[in-house]
Amino acid sequence: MRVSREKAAENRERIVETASRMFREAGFDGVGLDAIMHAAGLTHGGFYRHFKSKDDLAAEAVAHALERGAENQRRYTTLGKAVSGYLCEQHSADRANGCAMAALGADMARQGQGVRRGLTAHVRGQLDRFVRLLKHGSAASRRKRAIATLAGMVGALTLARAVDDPALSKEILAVARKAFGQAHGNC
Amino acid sequence: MRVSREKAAENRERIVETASRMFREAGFDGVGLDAIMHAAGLTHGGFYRHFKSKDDLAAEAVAHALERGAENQRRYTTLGKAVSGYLCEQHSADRANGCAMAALGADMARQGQGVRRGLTAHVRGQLDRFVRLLKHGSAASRRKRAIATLAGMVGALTLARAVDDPALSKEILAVARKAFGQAHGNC
DNA sequence: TCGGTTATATGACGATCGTCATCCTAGAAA
DNA sequence: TTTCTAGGATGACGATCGTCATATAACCGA
Repeated sequence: MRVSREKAAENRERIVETASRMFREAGFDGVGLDAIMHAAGLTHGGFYRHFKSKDDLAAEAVAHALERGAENQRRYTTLGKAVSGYLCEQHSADRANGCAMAALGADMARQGQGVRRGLTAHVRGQLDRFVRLLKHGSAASRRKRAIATLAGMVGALTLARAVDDPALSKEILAVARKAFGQAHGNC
Repeated sequence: MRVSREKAAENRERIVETASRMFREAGFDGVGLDAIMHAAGLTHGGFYRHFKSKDDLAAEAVAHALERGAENQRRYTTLGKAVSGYLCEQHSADRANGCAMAALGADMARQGQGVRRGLTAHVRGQLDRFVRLLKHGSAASRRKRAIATLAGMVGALTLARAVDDPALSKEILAVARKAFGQAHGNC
């Protein structure tokens, strides 16, 4: 049955948002289109009226997740707060609503052009933002520290989530919070 | 047709090694058992004489890959060399034969107990090794730097692989090489 | 109001997935 | 040598995958 134009746009948006969460939770290959559509309150049939393919949806879902992550980051006024907010245990526990780089990291490199382009733009944006938040040093020095900080954040969150022992996971988060939020922010 | 006991053990080992490469290349869900068995020169039927399930093979394959990575790391006599060897472009380009943490990072957190236990033990071993390679500072300080270094390495390699632009990828590797191989090693 | 358009539902397709039953065969044990 | 056993090949199972054809129904423009 057909729905109104705005309802259709709303449905499409809900599909993207649902897919964005489910991809982060289960990986690109870990969830099927019917599960996504069903979770969005629809059946699988109407999918191809909205998207060209699963890859197409993946690209939109990743872009959506990354944009949400960027919005979240913009709330922080210092690099230290940004790092602390990123490397908290709540973020580590909630993979589905957190950073897509940490949730899908290695999977991204295997995805199509659409997904990877979106990620690349987001990385550039995050680096630029970190450079702006850094106070001291030359532009080149600040960019280097921005790259090291971003790499440390993604790596620490990935390791903290992958590790089986909660104590080690917490230790990684706490140490990285200090190392990348303070040391790099000041020196 | 049946084969000798040693031939069977050799076949089993080849399955693990092949799976270890293919999992790193395509992800746990990106490759099927028949493709693995075929790549190992066998048919898919004999699989369950060797392994209880795909998860079981995944745990062995990850353990094998991590052990290979640890062997590789042991060749380096300083932390700086270890970091440089890890964050080189050759390693970044050869996902199938490289570090399993960077190749399967986010996927690990979604896997069963067998996979995650092996990873946790490997992380512990790598941290201990880094602590040993660090010369200055207290034991607590060295452990903190070891954690930050490992996180930076994994994050940088993950980002360098995921990013679509070769120039940005190279920049991430080069900057992280210096940041985590020199600054942390000395201060 | 009426006809064209379009979002969704239903259902099916070929392919592939993990798993298993069965048979064959040859090594290992007697 | 004979018997037992186990590794591998063959083939099939139910489920699920991405994709698409078709039908339905209601919004939208005329």
